[in-house]
Amino acid sequence: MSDPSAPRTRVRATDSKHRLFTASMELIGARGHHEVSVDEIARAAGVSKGTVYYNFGSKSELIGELLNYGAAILFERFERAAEVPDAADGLRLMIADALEFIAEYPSFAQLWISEQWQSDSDWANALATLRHEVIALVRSALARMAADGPPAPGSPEADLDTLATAIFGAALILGRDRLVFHPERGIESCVEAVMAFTAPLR
Amino acid sequence: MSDPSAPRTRVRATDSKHRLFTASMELIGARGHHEVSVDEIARAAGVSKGTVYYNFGSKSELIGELLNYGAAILFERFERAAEVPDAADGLRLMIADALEFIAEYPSFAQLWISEQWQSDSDWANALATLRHEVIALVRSALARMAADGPPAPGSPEADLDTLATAIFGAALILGRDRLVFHPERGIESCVEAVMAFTAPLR
DNA sequence: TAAACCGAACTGACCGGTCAGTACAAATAG
DNA sequence: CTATTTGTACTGACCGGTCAGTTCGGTTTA
Repeated sequence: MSDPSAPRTRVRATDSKHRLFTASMELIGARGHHEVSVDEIARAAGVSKGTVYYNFGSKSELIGELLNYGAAILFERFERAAEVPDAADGLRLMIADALEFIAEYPSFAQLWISEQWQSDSDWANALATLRHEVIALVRSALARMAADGPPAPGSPEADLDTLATAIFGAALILGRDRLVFHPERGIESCVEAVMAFTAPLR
Repeated sequence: MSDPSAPRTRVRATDSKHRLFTASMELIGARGHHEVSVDEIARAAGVSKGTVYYNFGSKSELIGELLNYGAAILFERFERAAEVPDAADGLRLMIADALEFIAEYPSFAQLWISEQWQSDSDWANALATLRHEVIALVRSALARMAADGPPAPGSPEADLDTLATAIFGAALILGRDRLVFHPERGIESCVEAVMAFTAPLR
């Protein structure tokens, strides 16, 4: 990390944190956090191990901040979708956003999938909140669609919460699955498949 | 599993293997395989550590066989569903079977979820096959439904493979999610929610 | 009798976390 | 203007613990 020809330009205050984020994303996304050591992350980030513990208190905290970082980005994107007047269009946009996000930050999705339902994960609380907020967003879109849609669906409709969870699960899995097993699959067809869930409401 | 060229010996001594399966299921389902040591599994099964290595070559192999064991049970149940004449009813039964199976073997589901999309997992091949077969089953049910259903769905229908994957993901996640976050949620309402995906085909 | 199992000690590698020390820029004092 | 101090970012050797897997003499069971 010593630059011999060091120009007088700013020594780049601290991008160590960002470099560590990027490196962690890459490694953890591909192999899972258990299979990646702190030494390895540090090496990949071009930083010493001590720097990891200087910037983050622990490996767990590093991953926790990675999670916050990703969640913030995701919700920022969802905000646009929430403003769309038509509920169905809004939901469609939200799903597309989610799929794009997953493609862009695969390790976030992987971490989410593997830790979300592990009851005593280090990040159980953070993930439970994340899950809750995403599902609430989907459910409110569904509620709006139901209000706009058929007057009273005679069929004993699955309750909206369950339906919202199903959509959440389908999008999450489909988003990750296409990256691993069907790279040729377009986001469009995935969005359509997930939207099929809303058919009873239209 | 057991050596085929050893028929003369009674295969069923004290079924340590079965006890180890059960114990592993329990522990790994709750905490993840990385967080559970072999010593712990042996202790929980009331068996010595040596027995683990006598019956299985390694921890990884133990889990691999656990996966086979679970997959065999799952497919055995699916077989009944495949015989139902009406495609929609068959699929509905299949989903219900899956949800029950997940409730009964939560660790199988957890392991599946966390390892399926981890590209270099020890069990990547086994899981990829499992995934493929389940999705193929769902797709064939969907194909039958599409054939029985509306003459020609004018809308640019999401292709059946993608739809089948969405259903697979929704059922897997919903099945696991209800155990962790909504124990009060009945299997029935989950089945209905997943079946909502098939609405465009009916 | 031979396969299955016990139990307990042991090995060796790996890994998270620590810590004394370095580098260096900005602030402060003389 | 020079000398000293302070604070921040970072280094990398090292430590303690954990855990998969091994070994082996003795014991049970079909």
